[in-house]
Amino acid sequence: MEMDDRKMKILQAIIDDYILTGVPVGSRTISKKYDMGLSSATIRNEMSDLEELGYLDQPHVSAGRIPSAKAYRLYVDSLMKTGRIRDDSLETVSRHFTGRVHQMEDVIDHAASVISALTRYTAVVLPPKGKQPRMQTVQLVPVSRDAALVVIVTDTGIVRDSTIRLPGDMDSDTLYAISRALTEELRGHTLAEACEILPGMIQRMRENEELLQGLYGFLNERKESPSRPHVAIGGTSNMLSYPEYSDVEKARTFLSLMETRDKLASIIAGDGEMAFTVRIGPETGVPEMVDCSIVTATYSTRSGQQGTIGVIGPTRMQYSRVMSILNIMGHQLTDLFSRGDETNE
Amino acid sequence: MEMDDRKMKILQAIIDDYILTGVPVGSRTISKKYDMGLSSATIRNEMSDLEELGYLDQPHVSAGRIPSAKAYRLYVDSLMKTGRIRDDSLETVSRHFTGRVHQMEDVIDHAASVISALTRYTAVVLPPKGKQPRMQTVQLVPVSRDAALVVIVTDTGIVRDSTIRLPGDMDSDTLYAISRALTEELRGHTLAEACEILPGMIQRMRENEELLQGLYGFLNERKESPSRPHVAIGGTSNMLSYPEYSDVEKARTFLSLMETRDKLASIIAGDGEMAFTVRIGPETGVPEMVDCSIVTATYSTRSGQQGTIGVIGPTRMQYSRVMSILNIMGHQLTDLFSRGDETNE
DNA sequence: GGTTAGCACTCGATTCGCTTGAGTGCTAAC
DNA sequence: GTTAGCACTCAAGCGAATCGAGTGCTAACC
Repeated sequence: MEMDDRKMKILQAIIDDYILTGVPVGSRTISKKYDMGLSSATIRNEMSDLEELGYLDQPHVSAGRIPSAKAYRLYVDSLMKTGRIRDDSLETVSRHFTGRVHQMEDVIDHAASVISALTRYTAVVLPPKGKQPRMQTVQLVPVSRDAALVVIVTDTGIVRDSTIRLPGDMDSDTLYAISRALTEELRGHTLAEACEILPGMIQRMRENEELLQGLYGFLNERKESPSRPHVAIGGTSNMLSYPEYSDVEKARTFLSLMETRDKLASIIAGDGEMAFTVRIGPETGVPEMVDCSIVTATYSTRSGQQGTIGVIGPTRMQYSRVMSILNIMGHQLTDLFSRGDETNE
Repeated sequence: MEMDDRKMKILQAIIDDYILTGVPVGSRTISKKYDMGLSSATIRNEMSDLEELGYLDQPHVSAGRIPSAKAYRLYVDSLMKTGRIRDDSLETVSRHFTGRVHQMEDVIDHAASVISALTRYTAVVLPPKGKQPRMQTVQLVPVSRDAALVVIVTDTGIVRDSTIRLPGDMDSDTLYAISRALTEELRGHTLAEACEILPGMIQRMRENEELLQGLYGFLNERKESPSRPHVAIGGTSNMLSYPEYSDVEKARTFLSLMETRDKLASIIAGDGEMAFTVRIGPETGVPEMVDCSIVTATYSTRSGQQGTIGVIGPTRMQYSRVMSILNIMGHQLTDLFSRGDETNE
């Protein structure tokens, strides 16, 4: 036995209905609400076939059927109608992002809350992540008598600044001179490379050994990951509106997962290159999320870094809606980040 | 009728028990578990009195009594035994903060998660907030051909940096010269004052008008609040472990509240000066939190800024435990921030 | 007078059985 | 191949019965 056109149509109707209502759908519902010109009995036979094929599950014998992960997969792959999103939603998105220039963190926080508000699911936004950034400018800014701020500008943005200790009294001109020398020497290199170059400089500039040592330590500490990325999350509470999470225990494990941002980031980030990803239930690879689906899209900045936006919702998700929202938002962010220069973090 | 010593002891036992179990406590429980040398009948009489005095509520006639907000107030004010916290918890706290230097945001994120892990409630940490910071150094760091990073160091830390557009090609020496002039002129002034001084400078330095205009816009935008403070939250999912929140709808409103960080910050921040605050139920002034309590403590940095750490939990909270944890954590943070120079953010 | 044993009473929670109704699977007729 | 019809299943909803924790009151006791 295999899929034919009619089975397809019936399956689609079942999925549509289930996504809408969240309750198992029966044969009568399909034959009445979606006029197929078939009686419930016929639908019943087809549903029985669809179950055998693995597209439908039956919670118990006298309930309707619910779509399986396999069904959703088929749905997003081929039979989903990619609905045009209503204009007002779209307007909301762009209205929120035109206007004044933003900080990176504000932008992604905001993006997360807009996405979650529009989709009514949980949204996650990861900041742009580049390859090894290359240094462009190094500057030491005096903060107090004995401390200076290290500001490193790279081609992908600034490395999170932090203070280092200054050996003795050093006026701002001296610091500037050292900054120039450092910039000269380190420009175009990655942080890791800088860590190899610095010892040589320390040899040559004995008089500033202490300062440079401090800088070396600073670089060494963050050469691996320029800074722990700021993960923006929005609408975690939305999940509680869905009957799937009326079980408190389930809700709790979900929320705990949302709290461990590192783990969350790695789940969302996925394998990377795909512009659009839909992972359904078990496909997420996360045991806690067997009845969740994750949809992600990417955006990029002028300097070619890629960021990820994602939505987490129940497997019974309004995939087409979510995908079009993510699509719009992805473009919006890409626009925003290529327009201005807000690649700093 | 008024409170006597015995009533006090009974009330304390009731509160202790209720905090522990979360179920209404009956007279028999008290007379058996807490050996008062009194029969349940006597306790019953006393409980009846306590109810009349407004310290106890009775959910329904055949259930035990639960402490009222008034009772908790009395409890934290006078009859709570400030338990020594177990050593391992304390160790956990300090272990997490010794070691390498941290970024401000990392520290407060971390503090929130440690507090929530120790208390099993929801923790909120607000970054240090000073009065009007005074500028110390202004420096423009070239980022690209047509953009520069503005770094403003104030007596309380750095103002969140951001880029402004550069008019034409400007080399780093020119930028440095301008930076020096700006520093000269603006040192010691608040951001708001700077906004009044700048127009004059623009008059005098016509050749850099465009750049200075950009800077002016930059300052103007953040003179009110140097930057939207980063609020760290931990353990929101902990709340779901308490029967108080087994009602999904309740949980949802609580979580939504936790998501609006601005509102949350203003709730936690409170009136400010008190080193220790305990607000019980209605005292929080937030309708959504009538059955929550908020305990806050403060910490301070070397430059005298004050930050707030807080715990939100059910009114039936382990107040003494929470207070001692906040106390320790407050000291820990104060130590950390006065030891190093991590007043930048 | 304070304390306590005893008892009737209340009322939420639990259990049990019954009914209802949505939905299925099968069969026989079209 | 489609459909009407029917027996069957089973979760959910409902109400009565039961249970038990806990109270308030009274009368006896120290």
